[in-house]
Amino acid sequence: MKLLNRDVDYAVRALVFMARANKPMISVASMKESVGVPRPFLRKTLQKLHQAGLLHSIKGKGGGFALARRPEAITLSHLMTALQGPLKLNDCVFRKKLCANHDTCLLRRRLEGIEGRLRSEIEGVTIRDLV
Amino acid sequence: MKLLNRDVDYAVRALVFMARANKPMISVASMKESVGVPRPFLRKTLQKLHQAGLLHSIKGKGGGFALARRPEAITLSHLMTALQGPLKLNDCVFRKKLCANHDTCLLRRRLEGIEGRLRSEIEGVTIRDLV
DNA sequence: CAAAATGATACCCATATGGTATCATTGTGT
DNA sequence: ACACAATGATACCATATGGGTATCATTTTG
Ligand code: FES
Ligand code: FES
Repeated sequence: MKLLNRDVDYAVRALVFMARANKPMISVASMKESVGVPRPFLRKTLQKLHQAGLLHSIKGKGGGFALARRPEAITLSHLMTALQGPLKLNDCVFRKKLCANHDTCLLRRRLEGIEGRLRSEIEGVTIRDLV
Repeated sequence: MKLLNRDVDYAVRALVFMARANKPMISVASMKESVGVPRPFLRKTLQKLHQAGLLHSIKGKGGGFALARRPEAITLSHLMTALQGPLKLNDCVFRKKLCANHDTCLLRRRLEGIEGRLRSEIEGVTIRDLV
């Protein structure tokens, strides 16, 4: 079981790099060595983060990406939501056909509790913490 | 992201059923309706739990499976370990090539903390709780 | 010996994941 | 005006994983 997929892992490294760099704008080309990710893949990843509002982007020569918020305002949860969808520990809610006892299911309740606490944990990890 | 795969989900239902039934031995055939799982699949799942020492099995006519421990001594963690491998939130440790800064990686440390707490949560959920 | 059950494998299909390639668009500098 | 350097948007591909089926061997009961 993986909490973070590769996209998120790479994104963390890239954003930490950006937070450290302290330059207004960083191109993918200039981070790829430090981050150690294939360039086109990293680009696609950062584009998603741009769509999610976590990054600014500027096209054209001299362009690149920049953090859209301060590092302490970008959490692991943000990245995960943007890159791998919302946190859902149990998918039983998705298959109601299989699950007649959805309302009374004790397992579901336990998992919801666990999920809530996990969520607050990942909301507590910021890019700032990782710099 | 899924905490539980289908195997574990099904296994929980089956074991809860067995704990409720309070009979010494239950065949797959006699649980499949209540559990709502394709028979051959459920069989394979329970075989794995047998290999993991969580169930007893008796072959031959009149045979079947039985809980090898009291319901309060079977945790969600046991099932997950047996059916989907040990809990590992981050797979970065597996790819050391990509990860030069393994020792100092702050993300890894944060995830280890989260993973430990998550582990104790799933160790706290027993079949007894779900009956 | 037949029937009913598990043990052990091998296989299969659909989907998800990780990654690449391509072309369009936008901005900079000469 | 033009070349170039960057992102935007898609389409594509290869492999791994997950979920499930099929088959045959083995054991036990009656
Ligand atoms: S079995 Fe579906 S919610 Fe529990
Ligand atoms: S980047 Fe590999 S352990 Fe953190």
